Amino acid sequence: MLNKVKEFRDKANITQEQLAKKLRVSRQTIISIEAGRYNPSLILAFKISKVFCKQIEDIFIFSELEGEVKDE
Amino acid sequence: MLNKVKEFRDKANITQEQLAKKLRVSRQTIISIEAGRYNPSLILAFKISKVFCKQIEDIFIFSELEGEVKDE
DNA sequence: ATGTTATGTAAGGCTAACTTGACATCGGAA
DNA sequence: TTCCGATGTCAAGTTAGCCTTACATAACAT
Repeated sequence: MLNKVKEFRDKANITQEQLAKKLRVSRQTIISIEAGRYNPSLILAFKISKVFCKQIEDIFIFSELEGEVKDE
Repeated sequence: MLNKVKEFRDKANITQEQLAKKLRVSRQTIISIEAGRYNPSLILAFKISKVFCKQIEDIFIFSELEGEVKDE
């Protein structure tokens, strides 16, 4: 799952540490998410989208590759 | 985090097992999410929203209680 | 009465999503 | 040059989101 966290963080002109504080998570978590090492929990995704005043779908890009929905 | 999975599943008139199959998860996972025992991963939340043709925000209700964003 | 379908609970195991702490690098300011 | 702020890596630990298996119950049809 791709995400635009770093992009929006840069636009907001805040550091990883400042963002971590806002979200009440560790800086490591921000680094790992920005680097795409793992995906945030749904709750954290909500908080991130709130910080940047966006929809979750605007920040996190669900690729069709990572699990198609069975049509049946 | 509250969710409307059961509500939308009932509207779609499908069983837990059918939904599980579509999402490629176990029935237990559906039960636990509907019962609110835990939140889905972000990826699963995306898949669920896709099945019901909704936005994540339409199905999962982020309560202010579960972690406010620090304004500073 | 018996079987089937849908839902639910319980227990145990695995991995992903977090944490903390220690240390490395690189660019810009004093 | 030295220092400091911002970013990043590595390692080791905890917890939450999944899994499978097995069993319970209630509704409903045969």
